[in-house]
Amino acid sequence: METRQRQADRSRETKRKLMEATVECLVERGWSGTTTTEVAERAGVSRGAQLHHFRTRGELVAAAVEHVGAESVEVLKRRAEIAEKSTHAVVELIADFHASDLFTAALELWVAARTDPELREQVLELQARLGREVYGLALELLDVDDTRPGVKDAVQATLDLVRGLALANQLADDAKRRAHVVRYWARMLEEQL
Amino acid sequence: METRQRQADRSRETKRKLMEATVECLVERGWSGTTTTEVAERAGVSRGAQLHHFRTRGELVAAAVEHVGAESVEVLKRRAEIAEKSTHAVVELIADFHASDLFTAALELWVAARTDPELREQVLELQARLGREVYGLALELLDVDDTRPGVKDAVQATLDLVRGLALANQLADDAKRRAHVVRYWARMLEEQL
DNA sequence: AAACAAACAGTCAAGCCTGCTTGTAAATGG
DNA sequence: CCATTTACAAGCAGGCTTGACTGTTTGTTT
Repeated sequence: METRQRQADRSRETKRKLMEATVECLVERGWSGTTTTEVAERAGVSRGAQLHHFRTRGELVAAAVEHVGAESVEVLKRRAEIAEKSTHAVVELIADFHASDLFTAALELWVAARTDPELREQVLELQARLGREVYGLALELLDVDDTRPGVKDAVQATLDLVRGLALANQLADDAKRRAHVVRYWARMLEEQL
Repeated sequence: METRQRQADRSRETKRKLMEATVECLVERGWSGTTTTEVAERAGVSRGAQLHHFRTRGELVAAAVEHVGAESVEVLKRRAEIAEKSTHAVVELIADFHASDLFTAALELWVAARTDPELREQVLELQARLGREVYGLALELLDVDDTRPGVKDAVQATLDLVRGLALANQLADDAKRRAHVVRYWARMLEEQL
């Protein structure tokens, strides 16, 4: 019984290492720098082992996409639990989340998916799922009801805004300006809700 | 005199074709799909001619970056001239501009530049220049003065928002939702300014 | 313990991308 | 009118990436 588990665990662990290496690679080297060889090396796994678990590059990336999604939601929820519940704190939380490495990896996938049919399907699905989840979480954190007129627009605009801020933060460190805009937006939002 | 011009013209035309093919390729195939071979073929130019004008891939892309920048500003200004001057119309104009192919090409460069040191320098410079230009144009179009408190934040937030909207529009057609958010924000902005 | 399956290591061939080199025609300048 | 320069064509070499293939170890089942 135990031995049976041991192999399954080892297998899962290798897969996890490969997926995390993929994400790490996406962040550090970008989409085109994320080669199977590079990922295998980073994961400390042989090409053979990699190919055993993920037959093609596409499969590996698909798994990594899922991994990013699952991790994203989990991280955000965890942070939300310990966060202050003021409008400003919540907007800041969501904005900071979008400035993390996880968003960077997601952005790489997002952009790559635009011109990669196979990836596109997966990322579209992930986007929809993740989008809903984040939207719901935002509603919950802001403690508002989106059946009230205007609330839906306000929350959606907020999410679009933080995505735009995150984009501007990719090339240069934009934390200061971001904090400023977030403060402005939070005041704005508070009046609305 | 005429003959002297002929060669220079031909040269410039070939360069232009190569740069436009690069942008077109960025939009259709993305950064990693934008290979020198592909660009040369699209431009209807031999590899030799391409290499004659742009010794390296980096040089070609650098030129394309400039091309994107110049074209972006020009296009936006041209559209602005014939546009209505209401807050909603202006926000819509800027949002639509960010949903164009030009933005898609810029986004490809932007994301690629994050992990490409050489490209990074160029795109950072372009970003700063283009950012200022668009900001100035937004001020002008909205007919506001950014020395007045709050105006700067409002305009910056607007630009961040449209960038976020543009991002969401990359994978799936988001025009309907975008229009909705734009309308919402335009109302909001009008009160602010 | 023996047969079978899964995990893993290492190497190989095919394909693609980039930049270089050789070759040709046209244009410019003296 | 000729020498030189410029614009362009075409093919080639080296390097990298991907997926496949072969062999070995570890685990599972009976």
